[in-house]
Amino acid sequence: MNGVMLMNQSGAKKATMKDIAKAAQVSVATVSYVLNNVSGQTIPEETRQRVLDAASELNYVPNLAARSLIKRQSGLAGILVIRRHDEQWWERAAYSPFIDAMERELTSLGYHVVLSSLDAKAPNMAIIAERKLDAVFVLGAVQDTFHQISRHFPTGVPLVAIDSHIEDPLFYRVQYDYERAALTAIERNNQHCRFLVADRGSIDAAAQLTALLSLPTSQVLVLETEEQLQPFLARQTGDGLILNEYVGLLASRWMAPSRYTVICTAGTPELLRSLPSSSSLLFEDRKHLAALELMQSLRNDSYSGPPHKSILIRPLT
Amino acid sequence: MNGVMLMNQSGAKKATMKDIAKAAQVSVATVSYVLNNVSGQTIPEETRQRVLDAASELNYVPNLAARSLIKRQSGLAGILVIRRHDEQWWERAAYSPFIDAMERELTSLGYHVVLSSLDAKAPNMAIIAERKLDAVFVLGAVQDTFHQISRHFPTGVPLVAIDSHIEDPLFYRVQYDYERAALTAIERNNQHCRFLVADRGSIDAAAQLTALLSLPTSQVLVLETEEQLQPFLARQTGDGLILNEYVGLLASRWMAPSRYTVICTAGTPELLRSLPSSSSLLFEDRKHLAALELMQSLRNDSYSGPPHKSILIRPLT
DNA sequence: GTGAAAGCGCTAACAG
DNA sequence: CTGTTAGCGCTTTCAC
Repeated sequence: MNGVMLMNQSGAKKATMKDIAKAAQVSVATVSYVLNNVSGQTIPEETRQRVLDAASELNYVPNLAARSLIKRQSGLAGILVIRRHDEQWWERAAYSPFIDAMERELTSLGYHVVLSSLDAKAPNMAIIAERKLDAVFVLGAVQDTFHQISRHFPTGVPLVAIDSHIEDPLFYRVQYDYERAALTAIERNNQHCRFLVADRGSIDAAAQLTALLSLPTSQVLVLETEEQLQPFLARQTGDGLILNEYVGLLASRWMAPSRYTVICTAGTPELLRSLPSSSSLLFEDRKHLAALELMQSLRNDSYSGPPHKSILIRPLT
Repeated sequence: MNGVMLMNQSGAKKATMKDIAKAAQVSVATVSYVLNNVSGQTIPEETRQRVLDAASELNYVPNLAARSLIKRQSGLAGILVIRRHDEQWWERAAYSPFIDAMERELTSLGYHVVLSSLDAKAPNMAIIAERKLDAVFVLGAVQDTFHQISRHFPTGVPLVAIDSHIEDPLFYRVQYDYERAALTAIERNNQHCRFLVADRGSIDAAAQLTALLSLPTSQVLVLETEEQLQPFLARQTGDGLILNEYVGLLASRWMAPSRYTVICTAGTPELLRSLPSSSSLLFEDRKHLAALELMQSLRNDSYSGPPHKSILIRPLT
């Protein structure tokens, strides 16, 4: 009793189906049938119990790598975050709530979630193929990085791009409806919009809104560093719009919150409660759900494609 | 030419080593040798090139599931986040920067990262065994949830608990040094501490500091809902300490920021720049690095265990 | 130098 | 109803 293998506190080392089969006096096939509740196979309750008992006795846990080798599904969903070298804290913070929500949703759907940061300069999408991801969500991709994808990723993998700057109709996208948001904000407050601040994550929005509101480019700031904020705000005379609540918060240092409306793109609108006189505009909280929908219709109608290639999240009114 | 398999835009369907072997006129063994640069095997440059060419021609990507089946390593690291049903936004937000940093670190080390939210009520740690995780980082575990772990998780898996409320010396931990932080804050501002607000993620800290500062429990608030904040702060007369910068921000609505010091436990101290007169205390930004260190020494000295079971992150002075 | 062959742990026909 | 068998794609002895 000392030559035996060292056991851990849970008792056994690492049981496989073979071990269970042995213990329950059946074949591995039977074990598989029982453990997976295979329909079409009719197992007598007696045997079933024997197998089940053996399994829990041995503390059996299936090896998902082996499983996914044979089924052609890994059970893994990927969240790939494209990150630039000089990512700022408010940009990082803006992704987190979505990642969080997405992970939660996927986990509750039974997927295991792989999270991976990809260098915007050289996004290595190999993980999709290596891990045989069943579904992929890409955050913050830009046209450029997407060329890589379209060249290399295996087709048939449902891929949804979120908050991504791409035109390519090949990709399915989920994004905020910035135009509607801006119009809603302006109309609601009955004020003009004389300037616009956006983080780089919403650079497309900045372009759209600049056009929509016919703003001179000097009144538009795509924030790269925190220092740019004060001088820009200082020379504004009118009211304006700020995208990203973290940026909105920073701005409060240099300008009265009553002078701008924050369009909440960072998933943390609660933040603004600390600015009493501020006004903010929220979007429907369903970016993750929309992405999921898109993914699921992509799985089902992979031949025809889902009804619409792009989902716009609407602002709350 | 129409009976052939449908190909995707990248050319091929899904090449395996066998395909490469065929194309390069060698055996799969040779392919494996070449592709993995196996030392000890001497392959003539000519063959090597042939294999390499075939591989890139066929757009080969290894199947990591198959690989991990045979090697006993998955190449996966897990970040498991214990979440309570009534998690609040400031609690959620406090985890994100760490998850982010950890993921980045692990990714750059070559791991693929699995992120999983676990219900605090019934944390299902099966994923560790199912996916054969090479390393595991658990966030926000409580003693209770940890009993589950110690009973079921396979030994030999380096597991590090971060921001977790556990006594069990069995587990390796990384945490902030709250006592030192409080003392530093108080000494630095040369002020007394008459009250304390903490989020539930720092409930241990609250206990420690209550004792350390001999605060009456009526002067200590472990924040559960946002509404508790105003009444609590309203009845404070002295200065105090607030843990979690998001909470600190919320507090500014009800109390002058100059009256409290925020101990930044949420990884986003920049937030407080929007509160001009506030004072804050940061920790060394190495929680993730410490966790990594611990994990690595756990891998190496799995027999003896690492030098210390618990790492305390010190405040910056 | 290279390849045949034996699996890793699991599933899915197909026999019995 | 249950067991045998043939792999999934890859690594790795061990012969040739």
